[in-house]
Amino acid sequence: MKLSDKKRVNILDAAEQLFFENGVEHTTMDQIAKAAQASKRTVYNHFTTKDALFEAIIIRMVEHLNQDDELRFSNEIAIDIQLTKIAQQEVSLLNSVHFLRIAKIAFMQMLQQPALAEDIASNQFGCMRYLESFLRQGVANNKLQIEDIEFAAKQFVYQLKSFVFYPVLFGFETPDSLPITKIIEQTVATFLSRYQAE
Amino acid sequence: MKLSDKKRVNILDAAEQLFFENGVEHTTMDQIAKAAQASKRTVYNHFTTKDALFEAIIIRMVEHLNQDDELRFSNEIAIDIQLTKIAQQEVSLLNSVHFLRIAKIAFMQMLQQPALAEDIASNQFGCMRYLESFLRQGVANNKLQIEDIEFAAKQFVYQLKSFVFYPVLFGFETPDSLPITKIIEQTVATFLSRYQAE
DNA sequence: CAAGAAGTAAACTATTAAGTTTACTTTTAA
DNA sequence: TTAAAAGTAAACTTAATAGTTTACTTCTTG
Repeated sequence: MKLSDKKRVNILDAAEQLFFENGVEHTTMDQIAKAAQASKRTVYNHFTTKDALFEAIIIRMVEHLNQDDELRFSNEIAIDIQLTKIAQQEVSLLNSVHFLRIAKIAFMQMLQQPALAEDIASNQFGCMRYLESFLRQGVANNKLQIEDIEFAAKQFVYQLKSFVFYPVLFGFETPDSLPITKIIEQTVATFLSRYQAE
Repeated sequence: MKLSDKKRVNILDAAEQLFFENGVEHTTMDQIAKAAQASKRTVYNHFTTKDALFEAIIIRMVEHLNQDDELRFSNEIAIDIQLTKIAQQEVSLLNSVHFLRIAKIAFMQMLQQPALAEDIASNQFGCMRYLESFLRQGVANNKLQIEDIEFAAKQFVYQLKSFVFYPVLFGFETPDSLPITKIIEQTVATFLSRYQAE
């Protein structure tokens, strides 16, 4: 790997860490240069402005988000098992260091500049990419009884987010402190008591 | 009302508006003075630092939050009616301009300085003040069947927040664009299908 | 109504941080 | 192996903005 590429990675790593810890506004380009073991001029050779650096970080983070495989509905496996599996994957995404970092950095900027919001919100992450079609198949196969599939999908994901994501994002909880198993169990149970076909 | 008091109010109003629109960091004391029709010196006579002004705004906002009356469990009224009433009050709090403003301003700071978080999080707002004891009475009166009351209360409130609060806070939705009635209906229905006593 | 409390505009200071320049050294690739 | 691409440290410019000072005016209250 060329020195130039190494420096680039160092700069991105250092900036990601510092932006996450202190916020974009409270991180100086001098700090980034120092933490990256690069000169300030090198930082500016790679990224013409602080904004460009911020953008590059968000892009890299989104790329690095390991999107778990889409789970396909199966008529052979009990619906609660399948929903539990989806919930587990979702929670592991929501609680990953990577996702929390993107979220914190992005939300900070978003709250100040709503223009950024749409950009980030339009991306579909995690199980929301496929949950609606999963549920549709559950209904088609008489395992579920749902009138408004879009709404039901939101209920499911929002319930997980409310318990495992926002409290950590805002610093009220740490990922370790959460009763993950119980949260998943109860989310699935609540969802099914409402939507399981008789 | 004395001129001095008027100026104080003007300054708080102007700062609240500007902090909300642009964030605390992107609001200058000169802007605040101008918007408040006061001299900068007057601003500093009332509030010794920008931080002190910020704090005063948060305190005033919290005071102004009209906390609806605590709803007491009644064995005479159907449980779904009672939960709907609670949900309605909660949604009107979560969607009030006042609450959204506090939330946006406070969360912005919170995401940057987790120390602030505890302070704000420790306050119990809305129906969370009494929902657990409400549910406990529902259980005692055989209207509800709940094992973990604390958890169930969170499920109820989180579901409302997920639909009516976070999307507005982050700018994905406006309060008017939400199908409030449906959200309340469905939240209550889901909660009861899980927890209503047979 | 007079003293002092509080208001005003505007210039000033000090600090912070983004981005540039300079003079020089190290990597890299034809 | 050598030219150019990229690195370096450190001093510099520029702009923004928190907070102060000054010289003066207007409220307010005993």
